[in-house]
Amino acid sequence: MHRTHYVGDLRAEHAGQTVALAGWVSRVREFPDQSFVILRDREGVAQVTVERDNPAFETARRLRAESVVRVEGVVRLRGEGQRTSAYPTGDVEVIPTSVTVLSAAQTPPFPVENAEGVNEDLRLKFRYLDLRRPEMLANLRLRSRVQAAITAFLDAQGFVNVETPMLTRSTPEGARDFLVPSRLNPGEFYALPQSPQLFKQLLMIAGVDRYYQFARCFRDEDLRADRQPDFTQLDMEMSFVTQEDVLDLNERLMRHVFREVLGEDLPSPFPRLTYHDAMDRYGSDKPDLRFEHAFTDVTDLFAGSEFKAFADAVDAGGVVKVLTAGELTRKQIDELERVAKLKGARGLAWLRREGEGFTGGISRFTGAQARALLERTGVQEGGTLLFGAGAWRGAVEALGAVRVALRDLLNLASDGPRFAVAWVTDFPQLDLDPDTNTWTYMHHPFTAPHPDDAHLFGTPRQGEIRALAYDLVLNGFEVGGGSIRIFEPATQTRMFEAIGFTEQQAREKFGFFMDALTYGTPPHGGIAWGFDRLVMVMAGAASIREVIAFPKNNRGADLMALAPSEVDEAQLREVGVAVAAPEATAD
RNA sequence: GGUCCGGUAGUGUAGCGGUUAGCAUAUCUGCCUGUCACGCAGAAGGUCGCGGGUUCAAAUCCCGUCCGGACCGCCA
Repeated sequence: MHRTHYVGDLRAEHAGQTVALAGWVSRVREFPDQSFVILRDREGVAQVTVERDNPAFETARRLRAESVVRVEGVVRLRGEGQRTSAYPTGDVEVIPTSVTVLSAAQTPPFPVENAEGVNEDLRLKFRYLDLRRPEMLANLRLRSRVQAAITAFLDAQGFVNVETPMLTRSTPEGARDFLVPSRLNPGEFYALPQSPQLFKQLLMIAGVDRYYQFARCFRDEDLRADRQPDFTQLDMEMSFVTQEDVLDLNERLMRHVFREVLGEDLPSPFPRLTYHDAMDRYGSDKPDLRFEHAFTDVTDLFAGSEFKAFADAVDAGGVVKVLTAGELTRKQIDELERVAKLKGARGLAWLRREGEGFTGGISRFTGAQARALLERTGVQEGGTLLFGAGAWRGAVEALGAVRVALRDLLNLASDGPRFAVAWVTDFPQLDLDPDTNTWTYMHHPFTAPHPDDAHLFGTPRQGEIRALAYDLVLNGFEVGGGSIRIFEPATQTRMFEAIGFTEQQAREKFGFFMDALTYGTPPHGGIAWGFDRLVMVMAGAASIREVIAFPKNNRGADLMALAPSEVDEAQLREVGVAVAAPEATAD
């Protein structure tokens, strides 16, 4: 046996015991009459003390950081004044009878235990060293515990874990597919699943009743701090349920997970917002509710007002919204304006409260509204009003981006609760693409419309149809999204028609699924959690990469394994693929 | 596809037109009676991402390019 104890588990109670330890050398402190070797494993660190007369003395003093060693010896209580509370094993030390180097390490490319501030590409290239850091290991273990808590809860609730294929036909979540050529069927391709959407619905048709899976999903889109090309969803689906049933079960699951893993109590029930209210008040369908800063509507104040830009916006049926902030520097306002413009706003109008009036920004034009603005916003002396004006969606989205930027600028979230969870409900069924002026689905094409609104399909008012769709929002991240599904073939057909799919196109893409609906389909619905994102928020990490063992960078490259890579010509021939544009050769 | 920020010893950083390219840490050597991020002394370590341009002179200014990060578009 290599070892009897984890290094980090040694305590005063082990004093006098003979132990065998194995781990990595953290550091060696060398003195004329003894050397202190700090040994590390996944549970922590402990000190091995080697006196000059110890046969292992010479071996110990030659140890290098990150080498793997095995130590046999006796645990000894440290003398008075030699104990430390700097680490949990600080009351004891191990006096070795033997020290064996199992694997010598080169000098690591970055300081393994203090990689704070090391370039992330270097950490990713040597990910196995990066993962030796206690913080990274803690993230992996957190993730594992979240997964275990979910599994235990869903298993107890009668959910059946079913795996679905990785090589499949693409199911439309609207993203680009990763394609896999088929050697046995030249010229044909599998797609990696963007989600197991159709499969889980088919499992309901099959009578599984309650399904879940930690599903690997693949989407070939540009990446962000909270997006990877391959990622993990907690995917689940339930039969004979209403939206309330799904929300209730997921609330209980989420509360269970936070209680079990973090000891945090989430509210019961979760706050709820409709899509419209979330957008109207916070300018986002995934508002960060750790802080308030909701918008104030001042549309009525600016109808026919002196300030032309706002008056015109109101005339055109738009809105004027105000975000009330504290005192801001000109530089901060400029930064916020940059954010607003990024989201398509023409600018960011602002006012600073001074006494019973306003200065700066657009104050020359707002004399008539000053009193009402003061009353409605309650802005403090020196505080700032930030305006969003124009067509509703564009105006609130721009101001919503400003709200988030303000959070980051002033650290607004740090005063609030550690976790703010909420449901966003009543999403629109359909969304008008302004570029092509065509309708598309907001969630996905299998989402059931609200029964009260379904009659609007095919009418000019079909944009008003509410979907039985819901998102789970945590600290401004969408950590889950789902819906009650269409289970009637006729409704499915109307939905396809509404988004411009002909019968033929629908059959071609989803024929097997539309057939399945005709063989006895239970009403059903479900949800998928963005599992990596959830763990990221729980870990307090700034990037999803911090909670994924071997992540890709924001170009989709694995810097350690060097994927993606070119492949042999022979491999391409075998799968019947020719590369159209071999790399642009240097001139 | 676009915008912004960054790239200087192994690592982290300073320098922003003339420096022997500085500092910290890691590495190596020596010293040090119990340290705990030990300390002290010394040594070695740099194609200043790459290419081009401006200039008497470029790490520094300009252009291009590569790489990394954040964001917009895109993506639930």
